[in-house]
Amino acid sequence: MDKQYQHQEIEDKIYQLWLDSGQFAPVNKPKPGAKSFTIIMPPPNANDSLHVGHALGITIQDVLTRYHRMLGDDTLYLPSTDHAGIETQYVYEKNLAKEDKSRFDFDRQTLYRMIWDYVQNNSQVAMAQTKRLGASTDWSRFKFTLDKDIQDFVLTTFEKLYKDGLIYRDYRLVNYSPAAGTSYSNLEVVYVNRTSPLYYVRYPLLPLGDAKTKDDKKIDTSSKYVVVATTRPEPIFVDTHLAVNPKDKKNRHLIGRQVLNPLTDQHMTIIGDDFVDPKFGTGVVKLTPAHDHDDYRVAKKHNLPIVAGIDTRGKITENGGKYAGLSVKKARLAVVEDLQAKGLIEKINEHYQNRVATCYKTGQPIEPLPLPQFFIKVKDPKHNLVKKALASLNSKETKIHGAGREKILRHWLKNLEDWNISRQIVWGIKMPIWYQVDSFEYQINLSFIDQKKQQKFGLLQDLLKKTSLKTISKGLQQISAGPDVPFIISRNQPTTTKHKYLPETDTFDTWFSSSQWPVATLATNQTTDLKRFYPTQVMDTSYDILPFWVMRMMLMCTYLTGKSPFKDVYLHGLVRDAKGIKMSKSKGNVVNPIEIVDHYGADALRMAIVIRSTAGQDKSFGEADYKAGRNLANKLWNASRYVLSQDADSFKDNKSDPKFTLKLKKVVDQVSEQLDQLKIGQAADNLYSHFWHWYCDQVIESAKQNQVTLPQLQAGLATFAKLFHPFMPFITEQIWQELFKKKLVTDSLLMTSPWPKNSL
RNA sequence: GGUCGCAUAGCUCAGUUGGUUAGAGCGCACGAUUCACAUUCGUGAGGUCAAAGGUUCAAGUCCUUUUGCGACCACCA
Repeated sequence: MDKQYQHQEIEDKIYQLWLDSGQFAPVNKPKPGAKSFTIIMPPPNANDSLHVGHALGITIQDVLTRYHRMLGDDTLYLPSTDHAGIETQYVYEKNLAKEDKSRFDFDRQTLYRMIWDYVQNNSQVAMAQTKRLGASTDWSRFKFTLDKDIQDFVLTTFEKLYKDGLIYRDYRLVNYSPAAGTSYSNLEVVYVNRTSPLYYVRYPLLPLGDAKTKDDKKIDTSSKYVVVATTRPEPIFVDTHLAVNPKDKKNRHLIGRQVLNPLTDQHMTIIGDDFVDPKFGTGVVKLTPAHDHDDYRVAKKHNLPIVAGIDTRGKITENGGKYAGLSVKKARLAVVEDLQAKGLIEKINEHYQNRVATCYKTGQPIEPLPLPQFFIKVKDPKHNLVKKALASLNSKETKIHGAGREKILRHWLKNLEDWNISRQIVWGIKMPIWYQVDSFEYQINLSFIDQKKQQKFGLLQDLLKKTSLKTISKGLQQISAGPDVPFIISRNQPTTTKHKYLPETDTFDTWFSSSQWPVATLATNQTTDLKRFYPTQVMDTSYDILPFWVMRMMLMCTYLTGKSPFKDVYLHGLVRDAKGIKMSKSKGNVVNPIEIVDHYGADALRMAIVIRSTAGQDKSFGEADYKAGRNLANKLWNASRYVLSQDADSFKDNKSDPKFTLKLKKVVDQVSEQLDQLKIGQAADNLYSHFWHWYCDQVIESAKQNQVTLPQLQAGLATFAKLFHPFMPFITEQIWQELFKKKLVTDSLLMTSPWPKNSL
């Protein structure tokens, strides 16, 4: 054995030894009565290589997996990668932009194929990195979120939801870019500070009818106008209501009164809602439900009409009367001019600073538009998904570990709204929806790539005048069918000749497929896996995706199986650098875990990452911590080197230490208990101190003073090798192989040797 | 504005249902070492556990208030 531990020469060899043993996979015939222990790896995004955050998760998961494998549980650690819909497409489009191309240059199939190839490469990299970290994952059960069988599983779930009446189609305001001809997710919207004119518009106030309350009599009725400050006067013609805050002393008397629409002279009622900020502008707002997210919510709450004034091309709709067909920009000028002519503009603040939503790509304004989207009912009376998730928290069927996060989860669940699962991107699982085209050509907007590779878009009935449905279908990019267009659910093109169909181009929200992950990965593996490994034991993930992922897994998996998908949710913290600053590419403080592995060894990294870590709490570490990990590895190495070099002769005068066995057992009990309770950081810390400051500093030293026997020393080493193995698998396995060679232990592989709890 | 956290040694952080003298790593000071390991060993300095009040035989730990920091959600017409 070398004087210093050389991880470079050992890690790959040891990983291969484990792979060759085939023991990462759960044993074919588990012992009767063996409990199952399952961890499904949260799939890392397959659009980039792993960062230290992944290393933290993988270490925690692998520590628990290795511990339970040694306990003799029927253990499965299932690896995977995620297509990460919007994020991946975003990353990929950035790369396209470098070549002066965009997604609009390609039809769906071509674009999908290109992203697929890109992701496959990254997925391979992520898997190789996972191996370098020592993850004892069963590679034969690996799953990618866009594998054919996973896609089929997700579609089956959608069909089941539809049959159970939990799927519906409804309008939702989406971020639509008329310039690009598509809608965007919130991630793709860039808010830009701009100076735009703030118009103070006068709404003629109708005289009071008969005063009904005492208060009404006191009100000064001499004011002729209600003034509203707005940056967006152009859709005023579709406005039907104004709003004030009922707590606003200055304006609350206006609630229930009527004004004239300054453009159409229609009567508008003033309503009360506390979303209005009395201190802003005049304290009175106009409601444009079809084109503003707040107004939309308020309109829904008060059952107000939602009238579209702007269409997907960014033009004023027919509802706009004389303004119909004008672009938003031109309409604004025209509207302001008309209002000024009527004397209904009190003043204009030309220097108003506001935040404008723009398209990240074109820089053009985003228009919130109501478009039909698919939703999952989360509080259906018959299948109340939220209620079941809350029930499993109440009954402790699922426990949340991590600094008060259970309260946050409950808060999210209670306030959860129906889940919009439509995404207007290519990179994902395509929704199995087909729209009936015939008789509804006038309600279908779409864009496609024609035979000359040119992008065309517009209303289907217009497009059909020049292009065949077949050509449109072939080059289809994005479709938007009106709410009345009939649709059928089918995985393939409908074969019926009765109607003609075009497919929905939306894909499922990434989280819709990942919400089924624990069930989907097991159900699409070996036939008995779901029964054998579900519910899983531990779900480890970082706390920032608690609502997006963990909560939705609880909703969907419970819906699919009747059982909550995991017993314990371990929420690890975010990884920060040595100065406590959050890692990000822009700050340049991102650490590539593989560089640490190269330099200090995987064991050193794993130890540095988990020691003294706590669920739900962020952790920062740097060079000093890696060094400490490496030093520990070296300490283990040299203690082993010493013990292995001793022979019975030199120990023939040694007396047995009567307290040794008891103390060792105490360490085993403590570490076991801490691991059982998922106190991984404490277990590591505990192990570190006892090994270094008790076994090395005291036991080995007193052995030199003839106070400890050689068998005691050897038993201590073998036991610590076992205890350290979940944390530092490579070096401990290597030490074990030396012990095995000297016939000091009987198991040929430390990884599958029994945990010392029962063997002392 | 709403919700949830955090505050312990110079730095980064542990501290189990409240229970001896509050711990670790790094850093610091002094010393040692051909005998497993200088990626080592020994000795030591360093803490009114954010502040105030309360419960208790006993509080870093439980309760209340205050201060500072952070995260998430909502909002910016």
